[in-house]
Parts: sequence; C-alpha cells; structure tokens
Amino acid sequence: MDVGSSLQNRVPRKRRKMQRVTMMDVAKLAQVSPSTVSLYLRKPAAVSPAAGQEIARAISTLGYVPNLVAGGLAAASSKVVSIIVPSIRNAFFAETVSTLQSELAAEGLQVILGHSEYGEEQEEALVRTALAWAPAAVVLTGLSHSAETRKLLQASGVPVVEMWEIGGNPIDMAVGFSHPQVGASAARHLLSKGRRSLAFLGARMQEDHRAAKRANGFAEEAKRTGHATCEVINHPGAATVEAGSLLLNRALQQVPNLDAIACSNDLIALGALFECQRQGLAVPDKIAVAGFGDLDFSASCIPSLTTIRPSGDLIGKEVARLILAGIHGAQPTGPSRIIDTGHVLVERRST
Amino acid sequence: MDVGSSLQNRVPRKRRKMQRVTMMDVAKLAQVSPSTVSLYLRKPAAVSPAAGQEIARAISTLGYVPNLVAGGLAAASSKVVSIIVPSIRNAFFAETVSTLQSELAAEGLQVILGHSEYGEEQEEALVRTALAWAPAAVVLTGLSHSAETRKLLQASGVPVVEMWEIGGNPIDMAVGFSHPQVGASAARHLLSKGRRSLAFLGARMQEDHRAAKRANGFAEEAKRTGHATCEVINHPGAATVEAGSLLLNRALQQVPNLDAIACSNDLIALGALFECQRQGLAVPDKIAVAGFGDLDFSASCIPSLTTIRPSGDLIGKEVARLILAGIHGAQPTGPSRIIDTGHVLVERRST
DNA sequence: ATGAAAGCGCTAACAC
DNA sequence: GTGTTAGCGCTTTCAT
Repeated sequence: MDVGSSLQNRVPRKRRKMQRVTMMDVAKLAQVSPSTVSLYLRKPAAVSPAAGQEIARAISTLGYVPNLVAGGLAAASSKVVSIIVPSIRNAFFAETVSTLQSELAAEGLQVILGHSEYGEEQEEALVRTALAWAPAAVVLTGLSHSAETRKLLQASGVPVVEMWEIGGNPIDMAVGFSHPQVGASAARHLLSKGRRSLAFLGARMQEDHRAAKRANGFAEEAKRTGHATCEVINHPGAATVEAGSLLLNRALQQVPNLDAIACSNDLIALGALFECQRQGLAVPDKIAVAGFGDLDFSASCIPSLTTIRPSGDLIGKEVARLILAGIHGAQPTGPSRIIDTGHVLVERRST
Repeated sequence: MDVGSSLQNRVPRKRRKMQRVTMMDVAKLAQVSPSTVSLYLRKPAAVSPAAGQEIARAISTLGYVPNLVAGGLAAASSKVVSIIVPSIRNAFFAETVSTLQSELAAEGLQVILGHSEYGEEQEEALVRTALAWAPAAVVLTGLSHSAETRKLLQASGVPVVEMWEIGGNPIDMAVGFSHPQVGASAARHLLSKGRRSLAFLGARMQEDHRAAKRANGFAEEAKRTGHATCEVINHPGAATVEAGSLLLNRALQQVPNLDAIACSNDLIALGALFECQRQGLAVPDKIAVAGFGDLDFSASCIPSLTTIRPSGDLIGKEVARLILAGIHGAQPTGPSRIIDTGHVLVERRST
C-alpha cells in the first residue's frame, strides 16, 4: 500500500484547489499505467478483464470523474456542440434544441447554448466564443449571417450545420425547409377556400428573415394566382398573442373586406382568434385564420387552428444525425449535405 | 529574425490538424513572449501600450481565437456554467435559461445545457458529465435530487445553485419560491370569491414534485380554512392544453357542483377554459379558473386568466448574480445564500 | 513591464 | 494488452 506516500508529492506548497482525483490516482490504485485507464475509459473491451475490474473498482472507490477539459485539449477537439438560436423562448427553437440535446447527449456530446436575439453582430460574437471551445460542430439558425461569421466558420474547419432554413447556399450543411414555400402553401390554401382579400400578419420581420420570407412567399403566390389582394403587416416587437390582437385590428383597418389572414406564428394567430371573438367576427365564416408552427394549443383552441407544421423535432433529429455521421467518419458530400424536412399544412376549423 | 526556424519544430512528422493559430504565433508576430500575450488578454492595462498595440495587431492579422479548453485546463476551472432543467420545452425554464444565458454571456461565461426530463437518474448522469467540465458553477432545478447527486456535487466543491424552489435545505445556494405557498395563495383567492367546491388540475405530478407541492398547498389551505371540498386530479402526461381539456372533464365528473379550479400550469388552464367554452360553462360565473405561470397568452385569452406569476426572469437574474458574486470572490454566507423571489397573484377575469 | 519555466489532466503514437 | 513518451495551448508563479 504505497498509495499514501505517492499521493503526497501531489500536494504543492502553493495553490491548493481541492485536489481533484485524477486518472493517475486511479491508475495507482488499480496498479496499472494511466494510459491503460484512459484506454479502458474509451474502449473497455481493449483491456484485459482483470485490469478492467481493478480499474472499475478504483474509479468507484475514488469517485473519479474524468476531466473533459483536459481530454478535449489532448484530443484537440472537445465533445461539445455549440448551438446558436435567436431565442430559446421561442417554442420552435426550444423544441429543436431539446431534441438535439437529447440525441447528442446519448453520444456523449454536450450542448453549449447561445442566443443571438436575431442580431448578426451578436451571432458573430457567439460564433467566436463557440469556436474557442474547439467544438465538434457548430449549429446555427438560418442562412443569413455576417460575412465575418461565415469567414470565421469556414476558416475553422469545424463542421457547421445551419438549420430551420434551406434555399440559399449553406456554409457547410443545412437542415430545414423553404420559407417562401410555406408562405405559398398558406396562400394557396386560403385562395382555395375562395378568399380574396388577404393579409399576412408577422412580427419582428425586420430582423426575422425567415418570417419575412414566409410573408413574401405568401404575397407573391397571392398576386401570382390572380385577382386577390394581399397586405403584409408587421409588428416590430416579438411574436406574441398580444401582438396578434394588435395586428388583426390593423389588418381590419387597412384591408377592405378582409376575409382571410395568415400569421407568421401560431401565437399571433391565437391572438387574432381571440380578437375576432371579442369583436364578434365569426371564424372561419367571416375571416379565415391560418397560422404557422402547430404549437401546443393549436389543435385545441376554438376554433381549432389551421396551421403549417414545420417539425422542429425532425430538424433536431436530422441535425444530430449529420453531426454524428461527421464525427463517426462518414463525410457525406453533395446533396446529402442539405436536407429538406418539408412542411405540412394541417387543415382545421379556422379555415 | 529567428522566427522561421523555431516555427519548424512545431510541425511534427505525424498528425497535422489544420494548425490552429495559437498564442505562440501571436507572440512571435508581436515580438513578445507568450506570457505577455496571455497577460494582455486578461488585463490589457498591465502591459505597455506599445506592446499592447503590437499584440492587438498580431491578433487581428492572424485571426487568433483563444482556446478556452486549454485555458480552462491551465486555470483549473473552465468558464462554463452547467444548467440542468427538466425540459427546455417548458416555457418557465426556457425563460429562466434564456435570461441566465444572457447574463452569464455578458461576463464571458458559457452555458452548457442538460435536460433531466424529470428523472433523478438522468439528472445524476447529467451532473456527472457537468462536473467533468470543471464548471464555474452548476445550476439545478428544484431541491429533490438523488443522494448520489448531492454527494457528487458536495464533493466537487463547485458552487451549486438550485432554482425554482425553496423551502427545503439546498446543497449550496437556492433561488426560487415556495410551491406550497403558491398553492395556498390560489386556494385563498378562490375561497375569497365564495367558491367551495374546488379541484386542482395538475399534470405529471408523479414526477414533477414542485407541481405536486402546489397541489398539496392548495388542498391543505382549502381544508384548513373550513367548509370547502377539494379534489386533486393528475394527468400522467405532460402539461398541455389538451391535458387541460381532459382534466376539466374528469373534474366535472368527480366533483359535484364544481365551482372553481386551480391548475398547475397556464397551459392546462387554457385547455380548461376552451373546454368550458365548448360545454357552455360560463367562466367565471359557473366555474372560476386560476392558472400558474402567467404565460404569454394568459392576459389576452377569453376570459383573461387569473394566474400566479413566478417570475422566471427574476430567478434567472438572481441565479446569475449569485454565480457571478462567487466568481468575483465575494462568498456570501448565511441567509443570503437562499433567495426568495416570491410569487404574485394576478387577478383577471377568469375568477 | 516582461519572460522563462513548470505544469493543468488527459490522449495518442509507438514500442514492448 | 500495457507502458512510455510527448505533447495539446494556455495560465501562473517567480525572476528579472
């Protein structure tokens, strides 16, 4: 039992930081070399059963927890995936991040989270710190980024996945769907119901480029298909139920004989629904309402809400798949680096 | 200029990993030693203006990004805060995490996220990996954890903040409010409106201990104050609008003359509201409805929802404050390590 | 104010 | 299968 003595020279005369248990301590207790412990930790099958037993015992008696920081430094790539979304308060991104986190955690990857708040400079700063972690991958939202952000990412050589949007050219990989097409789908649906005086209600579209693209797709399809009128109305603040009420009122003022609205978000649609109820406007008889997102309440509100489901879950899964494939060696090239998760129009009572 | 020759021995004959720009490269370009660069990065004022200029120039021409992994290893504590919540899909936690992330990012700290999905074993695993990052702090949700989790955390010496609950004894620090008191507030409010046949509608209370405590507090207050009846009804699945509809129907069956309900979550309350509307039960005349959370829609739904606001934002701010105070040296002791953020009952039309 | 030197705890060749 | 040997890129005394 020479453990005690050898432990002593681990105590320097100066700094004393609670002396974390290291791999070396485990190695000593188990009577093997540190590299064997390291090997055991990464591929248990590669060490002899006997040594494995000893190591396992040592680990548990010492309560050893591997230091991933040191591991990341030595391996020159940390087990971290950095995810940058505009806001985690947004149910869409919360869903994707949640799924992504679970999928990646199952493979031993950690998620580092950042919020850009829809700002490109903020995003750039986040990307900079993200790269400082030598991450296994970085995940960004959308395809619009500052030139510097793209440069940083490209120069880093780190796998990059842009999510929630396709249709431009990605830095590296992309998983998502086309926002103009979502807008067009909504327009076609409303038009097919015989509606002709349309409005698109959106929030924060000066910053949220994806919402703006949905609005454009909607307006263009409305115009293209013929004799419908279409107004796009923006609320500069966040997409909330409250904003939905305000927007509906503005639409009512600006669009004569308004008979249908599409919203950039189900929260806005819900607010519009409430406002219609308050004003005694029958939905869908007088005004048809379509949303986007298929949120929690959309199936159960009154009337139930026709909406477009983007599948944040699926996006999360596909992003995870791409990242894990990259880590496990398979480097997909060509079209498999862009995945279209599509969108589904869910017709309910509100139209 | 002997820079060239010394650069050569950085290129080993074997692995070649895209040769990241290091602090040493910066030092060479700026004609100073690496430690001066390091110093400059941490306290720019401590190096001479001349050297500072050179270093800054070198950094920007090389596009140097410091490696935080290496820094964390050398400094024996990484600039990471690990946050573990039951689910980020839950608007409560999304709000707190969002605030926390912003506050910490402003001080150069990264947030690592984990989801326990309300499972203690899952939480334990997450805590284990969290500690593997030698984090500056770890943030947990609630006060219920496995014994092993507590032990791990205590042994690690890392600052721990438990949030969204107080009233037990925390591992280290706690920021939140008392859930039984929230339940009691709801009960008192309903009682004060003359209601006597009460029900508490909750979801996932077998796992969500905090919701269960709100239910208990509600039931006890109802009984304590006298001649009211109270039934607690649980939906095993997640707290959704859909669940709210189901729960209201069960309450209607189980409680004769039901005249008021309190819900463990505004989503459930919203579902109940919709179901009342569907069944033609006037709210609040026939049934009063109170929620918890003050979510986005609560002020604008019909009728607007009386609810209890827990202030996830404030919790996030206070947690950040505690963590930053710890890092900056000030070690608060005693009662200042437990912060009660309280709760506010927001009375609206539904009661 | 600046630099030299000694690690932080681990991984990954490579030899045995 | 196991141990030896070098680092990974940075921080931090301690001298100068």
